[in-house]
Amino acid sequence: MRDEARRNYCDDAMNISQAAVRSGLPPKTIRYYEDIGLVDPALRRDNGYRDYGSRDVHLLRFLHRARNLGFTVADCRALLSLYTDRKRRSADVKEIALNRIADIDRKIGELGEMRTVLATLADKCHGDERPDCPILDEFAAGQE
Amino acid sequence: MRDEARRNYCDDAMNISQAAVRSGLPPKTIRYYEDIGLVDPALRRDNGYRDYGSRDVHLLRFLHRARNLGFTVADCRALLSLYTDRKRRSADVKEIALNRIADIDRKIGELGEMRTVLATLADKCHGDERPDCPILDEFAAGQE
DNA sequence: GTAATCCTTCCAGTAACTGGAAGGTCAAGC
DNA sequence: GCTTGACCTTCCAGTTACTGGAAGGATTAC
Repeated sequence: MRDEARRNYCDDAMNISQAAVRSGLPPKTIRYYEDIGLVDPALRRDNGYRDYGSRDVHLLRFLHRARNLGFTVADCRALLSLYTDRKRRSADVKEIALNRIADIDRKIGELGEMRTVLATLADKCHGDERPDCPILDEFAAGQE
Repeated sequence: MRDEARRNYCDDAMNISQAAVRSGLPPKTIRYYEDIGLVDPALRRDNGYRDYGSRDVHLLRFLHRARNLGFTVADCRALLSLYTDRKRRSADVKEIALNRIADIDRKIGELGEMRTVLATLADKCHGDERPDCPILDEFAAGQE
């Protein structure tokens, strides 16, 4: 029985770059997550290489997607603990998601306001060689 | 003629905490912006305190608004340099504004996608005491 | 055998602040 | 006049979430 078979006996064992490809996270980031304790330290082979199984990749992919959805690492920590907690309340997870949605709505609202201002100004600006510019005039004026 | 009157003779002179209140930026951030050369070094009173006038507050307020709306410090630098350049072409300013509008549209699009995913998941989640949770199920599933 | 490509650790740097220590200044109250 | 507390200054360190690079060992391909 080979060494890696002993460690991750039910499935494909792989080293960090394979886990990176499968999870979508760069190797550096995987090590970083281990460093900060976001994931448990990986098993090691005799040569010191980290050894990942599909369950590890599972979690890493989970993290990759959550981060892509704008959850902070702290959010991910909370989500993971709920994820691995067999007694978790789905209400707790929902609350985290709803908070994120509220954040997103606020940001979208702010961006929409800025867009309106900029679009209005850009529309009024003749955009030629002359220095007169309603955009900058607006920045200078209307302040308090 | 008083000292601060000599420096900011047309209007109210103020120290950094007043400028902070009026611009919305914390004093630390104002000093930081001075440090990195985003704004010119503030005038100093005889006691070494920074001395701000309403024109400075104008600029700081502008920075506050722009940063809040997702413009990077580098963006702000470009906008400010056009703002203070008497020979600028209004076309240059307009181009920056149009680029920012495109950025904003992209960001709004991304946030909208995130929101859709999260809202769908949160909606499906019953959010009660039971551990079943479509949000976590979704994170866990669809792998590979 | 050796070159390329992994892997490891550690140290530094990024953006854009933010907090804290150490010390000088100022305005108010007694 | 003196103290107290709230300012102000500078500088150094820490934050978030990585990312890059150097130094050195292991594996693989030819």
